Amino acid sequence: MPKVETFDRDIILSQATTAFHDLGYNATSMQDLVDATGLNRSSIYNSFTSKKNLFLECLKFYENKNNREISKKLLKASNGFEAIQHLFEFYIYEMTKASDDKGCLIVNCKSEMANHENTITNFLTSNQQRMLELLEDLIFQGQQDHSINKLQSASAYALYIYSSIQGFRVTGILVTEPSKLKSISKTILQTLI
Amino acid sequence: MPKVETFDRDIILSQATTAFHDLGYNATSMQDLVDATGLNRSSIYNSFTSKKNLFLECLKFYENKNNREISKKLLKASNGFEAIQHLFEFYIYEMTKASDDKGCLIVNCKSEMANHENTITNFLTSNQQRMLELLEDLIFQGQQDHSINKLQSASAYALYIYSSIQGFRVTGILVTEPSKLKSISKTILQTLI
DNA sequence: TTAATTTTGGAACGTTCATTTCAAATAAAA
DNA sequence: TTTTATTTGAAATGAACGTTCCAAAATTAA
Repeated sequence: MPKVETFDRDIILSQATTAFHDLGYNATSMQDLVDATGLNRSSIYNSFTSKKNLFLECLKFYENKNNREISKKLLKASNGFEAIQHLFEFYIYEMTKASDDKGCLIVNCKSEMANHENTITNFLTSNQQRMLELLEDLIFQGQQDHSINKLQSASAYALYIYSSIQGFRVTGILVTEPSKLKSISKTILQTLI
Repeated sequence: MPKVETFDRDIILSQATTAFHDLGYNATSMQDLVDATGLNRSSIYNSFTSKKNLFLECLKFYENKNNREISKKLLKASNGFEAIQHLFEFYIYEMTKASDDKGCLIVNCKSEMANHENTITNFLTSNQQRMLELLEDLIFQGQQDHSINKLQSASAYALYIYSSIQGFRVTGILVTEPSKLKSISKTILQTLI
């Protein structure tokens, strides 16, 4: 019977994700990924088919990891507005924990290669869809519990928050002072109350 | 005496900028730039030193072109708030004039290569500085003429609008419906009145 | 222990990369 | 027309790219 895969797939994905996150897709070479994972070239190709496919799996890995952490944060919210607030606190935490922020892997990927590769564009589109649905749910909930105003529809606010988050993550690449990040977050959220 | 440069530098820069804008820095090859400009390889190196330096000149070219068009738009504003509003109208026009938006060259560049190359990071930092100063001026003016509220300082609002614009440009890569873009813009601006 | 199946290591694949080289063509001032 | 400086064309540079190949090592069920 077969020799079984010896490495921990999640650890490898985590290491590859770090490499892609540091340099972006195009600037990350296969040699960088070999170095980052400690795996042999052929093992990478055996297990992940190609650089492009490995990147796609890293995107999914990154999304899942973020989703899990966000879910934990959201449990602490006592109303819709607080949920959105916790979301921004999560991003601020992510952005300030390293001295030089690399931005969001998914936002960076959209900037670098949306509409170039179909598989990547498909991922980005469905990621956007999932994000918008989550936000709309939270905002709708907030409008029900009166923590968020009803000046605009939940879907309109969801799109606004989604766009704001992307800008927030890009801004954080060169603006690192926590006070400034908190100020931006506060202003974004002001609209909802 | 010397043979003089025969090509129009601005046309060449415009063509190279389009190439870089379409594919991003790393995915654009020197061959792509030769094809886009119609110039010979050695002429490009003679006149622009290196791919990196050509890209830097393209960034400046792109910034200047945008600044000129924005200035024209701003002249039509009768108060501070309208100026910011015209700014967003300019971006919506930019985003919807092509069927598939490539985003903002400068925002994309920040995502792809901030904190990788010093010369690029320096450009991005001073571009951010210039943008923030412009926005702060417009908002301060709006607060003087009572078209913008004083709930927060002009510099805090400038940072918020700056971050919002970046998000707006990233969002426009996959969200193309003008109605949605107008809705986002409207919500962003709502904060100021 | 043997047989079956997979992962490994490391070299090699052909391509493409940014950049350089240099002789030939060019054009304006002398 | 000659001189001088520059651009141009086309080929060549060596390094790096993503990917493939295959024999050797590894592992587990039989």
